[in-house]
Amino acid sequence: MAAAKSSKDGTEGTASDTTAQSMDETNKKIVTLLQEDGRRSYVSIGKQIGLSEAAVRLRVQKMLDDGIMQIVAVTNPMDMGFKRQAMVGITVNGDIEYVARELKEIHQIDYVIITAGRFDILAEIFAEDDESMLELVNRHIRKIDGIDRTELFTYMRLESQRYDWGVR
Amino acid sequence: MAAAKSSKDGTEGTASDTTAQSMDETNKKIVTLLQEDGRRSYVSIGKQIGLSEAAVRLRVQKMLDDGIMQIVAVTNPMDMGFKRQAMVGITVNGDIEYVARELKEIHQIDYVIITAGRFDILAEIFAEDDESMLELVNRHIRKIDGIDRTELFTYMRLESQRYDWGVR
DNA sequence: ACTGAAAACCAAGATTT
DNA sequence: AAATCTTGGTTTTCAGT
Repeated sequence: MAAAKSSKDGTEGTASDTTAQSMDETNKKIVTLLQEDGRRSYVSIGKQIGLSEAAVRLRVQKMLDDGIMQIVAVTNPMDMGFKRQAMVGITVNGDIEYVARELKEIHQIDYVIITAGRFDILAEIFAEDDESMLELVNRHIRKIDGIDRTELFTYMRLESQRYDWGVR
Repeated sequence: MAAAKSSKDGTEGTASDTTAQSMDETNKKIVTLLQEDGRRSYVSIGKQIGLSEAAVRLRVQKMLDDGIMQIVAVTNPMDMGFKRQAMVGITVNGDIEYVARELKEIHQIDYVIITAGRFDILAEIFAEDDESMLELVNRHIRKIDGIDRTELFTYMRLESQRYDWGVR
């Protein structure tokens, strides 16, 4: 999941945080265009939305600095040699935030969310093969203090992944 | 989830697909650098890995064309005005692939995976507010033919989202 | 808005496999 | 022979004033 996050390495505010003020209509348009092509030139963006190159550049720079937007390369983990992926549903009997922080430190976890519902936490994990996935779950994740139960949802097929929500 | 996918709009192969041949060590290095900064210049990448600017540019272009990599802007949905996000666990009594295809068409769903485990499908959804999320789940998702049950995991906090797996 | 500097682009030609 | 890389020259974009 997680097509969607901004801050480089975690610790997002709660759902009730104030939404970023700087997200006016112009910035949304810019983001939209960069969602299609992250390397699109400032000139061409400016032309499209009727703004000077410099104005676009400053806005983009500010959004990057503020951590509101990132421009990154994304690939299919499969293509990068990670043959297994899964979602782990976790129930906690101790401190949820502590567990979440610990999970965040594990390299093979790219996505951690605290949820309401049957699970306290959902985490997306990936591994080279079954063996390494088992080790990850059994030796690392389940060793974290305060974890009650884990439930694994192995990915069989990633059917769709979209970065352009709000666009289409 | 889903920090990770390549093809622009879905339909990925199964987990057993052959992994992309063109992903040699050089390309991996390039991807790694672009995962940190998607607008990094070809010159600087080339310098880093000992290749000419043109060579890097051609490789990047090829990876983009082949759909192995995308360079995109990513933002926190919260900043874009979507105050609610959730994972939906879905069990199907009919054709799983059909349901997955239908889900893929819904704009407010950015991520659909077919899984093994208690749920047949996991989908990440987002909405402006509670009302629109309720409508999405109740009027759209649950109306799809073949869906048995749905279970909602509302996001309380996105703890971490990483795009640089394989790096650190 | 202007300008020098940097980056991207393109077309051959060279090199590798 | 096909694919990949380099080089040199040109155009476009960038970044700072």
